[in-house]
Amino acid sequence: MANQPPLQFSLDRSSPVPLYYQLSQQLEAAIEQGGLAPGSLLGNEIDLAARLGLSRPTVRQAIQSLVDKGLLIRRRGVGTQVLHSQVKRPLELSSLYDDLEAAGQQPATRVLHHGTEAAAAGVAAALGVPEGTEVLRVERLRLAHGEPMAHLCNHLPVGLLDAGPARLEETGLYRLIRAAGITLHSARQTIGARAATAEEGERLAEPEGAPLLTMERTTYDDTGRAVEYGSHVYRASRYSFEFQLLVRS
Amino acid sequence: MANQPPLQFSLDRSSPVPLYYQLSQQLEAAIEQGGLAPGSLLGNEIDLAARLGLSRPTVRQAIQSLVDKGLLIRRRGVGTQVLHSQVKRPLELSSLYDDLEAAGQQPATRVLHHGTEAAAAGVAAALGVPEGTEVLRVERLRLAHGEPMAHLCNHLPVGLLDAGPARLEETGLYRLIRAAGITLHSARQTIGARAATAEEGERLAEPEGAPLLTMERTTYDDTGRAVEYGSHVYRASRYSFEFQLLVRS
DNA sequence: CAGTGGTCTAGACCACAGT
DNA sequence: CTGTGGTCTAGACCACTGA
Repeated sequence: MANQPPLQFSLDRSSPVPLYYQLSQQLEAAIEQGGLAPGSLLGNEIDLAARLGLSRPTVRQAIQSLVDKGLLIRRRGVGTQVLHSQVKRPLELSSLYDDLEAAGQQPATRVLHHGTEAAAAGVAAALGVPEGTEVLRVERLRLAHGEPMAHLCNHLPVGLLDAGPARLEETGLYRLIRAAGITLHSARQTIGARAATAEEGERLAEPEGAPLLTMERTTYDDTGRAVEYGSHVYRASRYSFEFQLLVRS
Repeated sequence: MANQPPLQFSLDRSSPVPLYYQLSQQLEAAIEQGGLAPGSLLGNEIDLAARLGLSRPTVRQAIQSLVDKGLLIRRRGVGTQVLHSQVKRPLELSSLYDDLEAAGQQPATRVLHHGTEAAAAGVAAALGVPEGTEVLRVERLRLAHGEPMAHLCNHLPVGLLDAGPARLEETGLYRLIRAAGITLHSARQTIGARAATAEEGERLAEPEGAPLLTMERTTYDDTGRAVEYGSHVYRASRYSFEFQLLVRS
């Protein structure tokens, strides 16, 4: 576990970007590009702060953010080590559209329904509104390479989105919600599986009884208000959920 | 958004428990028990620090830990607010055994296989060892109320666990791994679905072709070493994955 | 404008790991 | 024992929000 040759960091004090953030970004880049070998020690915080002309708390803040990301691990009496990294994404509030686009799958959307209706009991409970409240229901078929991938049914409070069906065919729902100035905060998800009904099979080009992945999700904004309730069905033969998670310590 | 009546906090400076942690625990308790109403402001950090006889950074550290948990939200120029809370668990590295036990489902385990063997290609890749390395394979059937719930196949490096089949029938694998002094750090998971084969149906008391939930997971310890690769199959009629997640900001 | 959180400093002492 | 990260202090200035 030898130490590394001292790396070069460039800090711009005139930049509006916080110093700790500049440092954490450069550290992260050094780790990902192999400039800092897995298992190697980072060098103690005091020296690092002195070398960079920063105070120790600022350096600690930079390091801590990478510890929270799972890239580094601190041990008292030992030092800060680069983790042998299998790390990728810590599980995001993913958008199927973005996932497919990132995978080069050429996503497309067909809007099957777009209109308001009175919320049924289950939807009302999920959105935290009284039963019978007017809500927007959107049903979409998501395709990749022209093949159906999933059937997406979403309920939203009315007035949240001013986008019509046309916008929904161009991009993902989450992008539209964010574009409406809403800050997403958290979500509650349930993932399960069931056999396809005849109608579902028809829509997704699967035989009746084929296994389907299901996801129900309620998303909340930073005021704690529910902004979306989704009930999605994926072809199990074409899709699975993949994610990384960190152990709470 | 009126302010709250000032709450009482008791800090013990002679305790080995850090002050920021004592404060964050008491804040969290106050939030969960309704002493701090959702949407209410917490009061500014300077005053809070003065009232508690703490420095501002210490108070900030306490507040920040709750922000990271999703319980609070800070807005510059506004203040720190209690989030309208639907929050529960932020998604843990869950153990099926613990989940069932917490739900009062009386979990039981039947060990179907327990022995070492040469790692096949897929297993070797997941564990990051050369193909053909000796690894421990454990196959278990998990039951709840005497009904089969899941079939669990796990591969581990030899020597990691000294527990025999008897211990594996008493508790979950993760508890045994932790009891062996290993600090779990992260995991990579894939959740999918497929139709049951005849053999799987037999084991899980489902008809052939019934939908099954599948999970593959590789777990890493805090040195980045893979400690376990699991390939699990759950009865979709009896089980689903439920979790909360926070949006990366 | 006043008030808030966001960032930063330059120290201090303590707890724990490894020698 | 020495060296590390863990905690804590008492200030400072800035950026943003809302009146």
